[in-house]
Amino acid sequence: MPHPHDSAPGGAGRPGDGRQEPKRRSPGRPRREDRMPVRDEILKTASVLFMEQGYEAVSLSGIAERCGVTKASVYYHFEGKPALFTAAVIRMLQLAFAGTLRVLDQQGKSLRLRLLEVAERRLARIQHIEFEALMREASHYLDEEQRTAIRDAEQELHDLLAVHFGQAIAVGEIRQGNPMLMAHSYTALLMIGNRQAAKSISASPADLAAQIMDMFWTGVG
Amino acid sequence: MPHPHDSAPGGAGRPGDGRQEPKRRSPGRPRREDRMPVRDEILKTASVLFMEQGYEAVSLSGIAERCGVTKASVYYHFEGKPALFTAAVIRMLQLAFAGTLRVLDQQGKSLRLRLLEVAERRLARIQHIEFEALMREASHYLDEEQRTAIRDAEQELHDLLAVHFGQAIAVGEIRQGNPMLMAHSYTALLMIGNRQAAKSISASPADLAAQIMDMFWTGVG
Amino acid sequence: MPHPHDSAPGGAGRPGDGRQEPKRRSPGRPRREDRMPVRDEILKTASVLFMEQGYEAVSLSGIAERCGVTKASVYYHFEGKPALFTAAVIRMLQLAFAGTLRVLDQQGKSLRLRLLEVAERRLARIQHIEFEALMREASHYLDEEQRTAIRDAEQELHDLLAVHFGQAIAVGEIRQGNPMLMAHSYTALLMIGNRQAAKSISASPADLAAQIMDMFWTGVG
Amino acid sequence: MPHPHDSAPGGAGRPGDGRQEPKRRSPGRPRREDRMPVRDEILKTASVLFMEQGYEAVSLSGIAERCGVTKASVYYHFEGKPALFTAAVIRMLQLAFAGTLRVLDQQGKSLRLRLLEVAERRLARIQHIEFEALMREASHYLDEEQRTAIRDAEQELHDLLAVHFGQAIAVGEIRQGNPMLMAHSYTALLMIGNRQAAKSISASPADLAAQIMDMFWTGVG
DNA sequence: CATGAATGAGCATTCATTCAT
DNA sequence: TATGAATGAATGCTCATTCAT
Repeated sequence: MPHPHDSAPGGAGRPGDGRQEPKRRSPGRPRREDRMPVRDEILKTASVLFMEQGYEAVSLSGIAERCGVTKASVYYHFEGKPALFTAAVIRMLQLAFAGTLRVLDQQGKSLRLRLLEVAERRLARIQHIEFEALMREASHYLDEEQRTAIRDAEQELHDLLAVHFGQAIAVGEIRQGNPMLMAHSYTALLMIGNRQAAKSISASPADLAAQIMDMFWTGVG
Repeated sequence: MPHPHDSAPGGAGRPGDGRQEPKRRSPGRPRREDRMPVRDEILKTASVLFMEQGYEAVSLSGIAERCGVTKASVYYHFEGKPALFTAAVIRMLQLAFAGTLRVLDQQGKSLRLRLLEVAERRLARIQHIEFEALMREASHYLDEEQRTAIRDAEQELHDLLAVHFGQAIAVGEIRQGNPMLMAHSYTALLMIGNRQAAKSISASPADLAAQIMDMFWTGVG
Repeated sequence: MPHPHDSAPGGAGRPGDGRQEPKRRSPGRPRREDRMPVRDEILKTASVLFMEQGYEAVSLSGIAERCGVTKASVYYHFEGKPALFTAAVIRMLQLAFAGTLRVLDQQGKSLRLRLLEVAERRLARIQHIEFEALMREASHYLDEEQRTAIRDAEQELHDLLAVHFGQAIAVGEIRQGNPMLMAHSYTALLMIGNRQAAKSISASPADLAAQIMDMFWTGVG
Repeated sequence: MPHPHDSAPGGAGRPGDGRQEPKRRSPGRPRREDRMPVRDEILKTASVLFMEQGYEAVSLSGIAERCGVTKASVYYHFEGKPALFTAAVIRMLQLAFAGTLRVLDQQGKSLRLRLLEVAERRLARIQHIEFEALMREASHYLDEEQRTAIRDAEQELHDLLAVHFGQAIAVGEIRQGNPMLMAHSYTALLMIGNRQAAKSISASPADLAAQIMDMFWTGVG
């Protein structure tokens, strides 16, 4: 039985590979409708649900139903719930990585402006569950390999930010300090956008992004 | 109705406990060993577990087992899982409120020093799951009353912080700005302490607290 | 411990003992409120609930709550659910017996008129669950003694009817036939009053009683 | 939704069955022994149990056990207890309808003889619980759709009888009267067969049927 | 590739019952 | 008398997982 389980996402953090909602249709015959390869649809649906509701609250039948396939199909494509979760979260992180990279790599823009743009994009889509909370809940069910695969993918995101903070320090654009702490401070502050109270603080996500960036840049002192 | 279901954790903060080794009991009321009020022990255990693992991942049998009682006993004291969750989370928030209040109300200390002390205390005990994530997961199961009860308890904590930020602004101790945003920024930054990566940033929680306060006070600019 | 459990209602069918909603208050001091002796209140409440909902569907806590006492109190007065059920059903049957007796014993009225009056009274109060269905559900939980106690009490009701049918046959008021079958036919026809469809057959209970008596008296032929 | 939940018992009346001795199975689809469609077996078993014991007294594990499957299998085939109950009762009513129809539609036989045959058939198999009692108990758990589905199926049975009574009135075979009341009177009288006391009234079911038909036809007057 | 049918383990909840006070 | 606090057993239901087809 040729089971295509990528039982562990192997070289996880290969970033910058382009998003996947292609709807690319073969010129010849679109027979199989245009449904994007089932595996990808499952992955995408799973990403959304896991981010929205956490690990336990999402059932495989729920995912299957939303994709119009059966639970057994999900099992054909993924080894089990932990494996699917792992793949889904990593997919999400890679997408976020790619998006962040694109913005941060823009030339001729100050770091502050670029960070503001990243903030605006993230706050625009409700990002739901805090990553650390998600991992704490799920980690019971994941094996070591899966845990590190996810951790690595997430680390890369913070590494990316840290690199840019490091460069900004080098050219004197920001003050001296630990670039990794800056990266975590930045993403921690963005979490405010998930809070219900955020709505009472500022009207639009864009406005909130501006205020948060202000806090991040100048502090309270 | 002579049932003690009341989801208000009454006089919380009972210190000096010591876990009991589980020992099967026969039905009927046991001969009142040393064991302190069971209800409180359940509440305390539930608080810890819910904070560590989220809503769904915690089972009532798990809680009961840890307390050395049966599931049915838990149901005697609490109306159900949602009610227990509500009581447990509120207990936690009230404890946090009381502790924070005690520190912030100290006279003759600068706001910055007092905030640092709060930060040190919070980072000392792993505080586990981010509040917003917890609520998002649980809110499906809670009724409106329960949701608002929790939200209110949490709001009080931020209100407390905001009041002190407001006062500090009034006396020129910190810059102008939205006190509530400051409060949320402060607690958001403290969440870094929950992250695994925090360990690679700084050796001790106290050190981390200092670094975070630095970020909070002066920003990166 | 002087436990007053009449674990089996002994001489069950002692009929004609007068109903019990006395509200009799001692002239001296009404201290204990006027609540009729708790045991009786439990019994009365249980009767109603068992008749309305059957055996399993009624919980002892439900009964206790309605009486404003605790479950444990119910256990003080009755040995357990089966015993309470037995007592409650027998009480009901005795009441029905007494009422039926009073009507049937009227002098100078034709049997038909007296039966009509019985029918009207029974159809007036929704009589709820069919007796045989109730017994079938409950009999799993009752011991032999309880079962026969109930059966006997019910038998007495049919005996009473049969006696009157026998007398009517003797004096030529009705045709020859098996009086006991007549009794069962009569009560079986009254069951139509419990059916939802009864409402579409006739407007008032009194009208239905008349139509049923007509069927009973003349048949369809 | 590829799940076969549909609470309509499709082509009922599958004859020739033979109970299977329970034998634990390993997960996955078993190798299609002789065993006839499981869904039907569940339905049949459920019908019997519900009729015998009522709604609450029957547990899904009980049903599963008798069918040699697990509770989870029952849930695969039926949405839940209410749905299974609905399907089972409707199945029963449809069977009864078909049987009754077959007898009543015979040509060249007097109504009385045909009704007698129906009575004999029904009294032959213990029919257990009175329908109205069953519904009263269960209706708490059923939704509106389920309730009306059952009510409709039952109504059809009485409609069938009423039609024949109507025709008999038209040709002067029986006296004038409300055909629907006649139908209900007829089925109410048949309920005597369920009573324990029935045994003391007549030796055989056939004899009882005859006596009841006599009552129904000529009344007591 | 895909699925229909099944399982076993676990969970929230309810209930009758018990007993020290 | 009455009750507060506890238990054990059962129930309805869900879910991840398996496997023959």
